[in-house]
Amino acid sequence: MAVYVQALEAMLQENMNVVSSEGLAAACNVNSSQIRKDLAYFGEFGVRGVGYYIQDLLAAMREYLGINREWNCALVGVGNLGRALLRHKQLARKGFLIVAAFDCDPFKIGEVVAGHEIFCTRRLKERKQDLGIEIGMIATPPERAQRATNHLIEAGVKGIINFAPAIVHVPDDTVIDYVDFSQNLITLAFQLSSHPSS
Amino acid sequence: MAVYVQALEAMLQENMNVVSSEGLAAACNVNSSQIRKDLAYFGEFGVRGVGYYIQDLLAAMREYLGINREWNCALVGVGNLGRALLRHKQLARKGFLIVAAFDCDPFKIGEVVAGHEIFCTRRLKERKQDLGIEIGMIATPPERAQRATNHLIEAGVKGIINFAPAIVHVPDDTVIDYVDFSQNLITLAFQLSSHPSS
DNA sequence: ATATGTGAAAGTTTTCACAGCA
DNA sequence: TGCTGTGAAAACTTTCACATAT
Repeated sequence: MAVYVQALEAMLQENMNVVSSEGLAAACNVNSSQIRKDLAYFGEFGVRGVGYYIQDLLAAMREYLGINREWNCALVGVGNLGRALLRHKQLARKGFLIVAAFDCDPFKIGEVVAGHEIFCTRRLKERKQDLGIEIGMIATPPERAQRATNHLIEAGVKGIINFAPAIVHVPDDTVIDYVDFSQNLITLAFQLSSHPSS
Repeated sequence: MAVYVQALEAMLQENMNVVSSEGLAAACNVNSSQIRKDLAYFGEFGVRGVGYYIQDLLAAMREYLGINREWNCALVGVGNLGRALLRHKQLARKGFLIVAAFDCDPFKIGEVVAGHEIFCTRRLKERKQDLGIEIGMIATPPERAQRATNHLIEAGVKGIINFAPAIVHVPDDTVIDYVDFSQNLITLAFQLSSHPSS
């Protein structure tokens, strides 16, 4: 679903107005009836004989997905990946603002990266209140991922995205999502090994 | 499937020897018969009444997934994310070695990052031969992702992992895989918006 | 004419339940 | 007794095909 938003944004940038399910399907490499099913799910948005008005469709999808507003995020773990996230303009442009950075390394605490002072992870709770943090991003080494998660949970953060290659456990009322490069590379390696030609 | 490898590696680190489908299921947050089905797929590896021997299982899975060897990778796009990837030790530890870095910005060409000289993207083809590159990693801005892809394809790279938030098109004999942070954040935002409690 | 919305068919994945082996 | 391997059932997803609207 989020893929559609991406494709539609690209189309809008190229001054397109209307798109057919077939057109969007080609851009996303999926089947056209898939698209129609998905889009029909939140109201009859298409115009028969014409297609979908990109502007309206995007607005409806953004609302549906909960990205018609900004989300305040806290970064835990300011290594190379954490720094890359802090400097990543794409995230801010999409409404995901990193408003605080934390690390447990005493040498890093107090350092300023991309305009953000790094705080001790213990101060998460106090700063969560002040800054209205809703999402936590974990970019620690894998062995510290669970501890970072616990700090976030204790602070009352209900949504966590984990960039560390480790499975972490959270209570039922907390949402956890994973981004794991090595995982994706393994998938790729598998595909390359198994189907060498064709 | 790659998740199991991760969980099993963590267990091995904690000096475990044997694991039951139930135990692995708990660690991965999945159903136990799922695990049995998946593991049974490549031979009868479990011992009834006992469980699975982690060492043997890992070896079998690594072979099956094609990660019982090293893969040479080329990075295209040396921005913040690219730098983070170059310095990411986890990837090398898992056998994914970045052996060359490319960028089309004349100011970056010749610079050395984490022991790697940055080359002009045009020289991809020539260096692919020398270094035995099998996987391309795209970490350019989204609008340059397709061009980077084309360079890789022209050089004969058959496996690509795209970190840029853009859909790219490749011929049928080339495998493409996506890693998109904003996509994951959107998913998270959606889950947080729709199920605020429970 | 053209392209959506949708029921019904086909395909895939997940879960259950239990026979069979250590 | 304890845990795997697996057929059969249930749940879910994808695709097709066509009636329906502009």
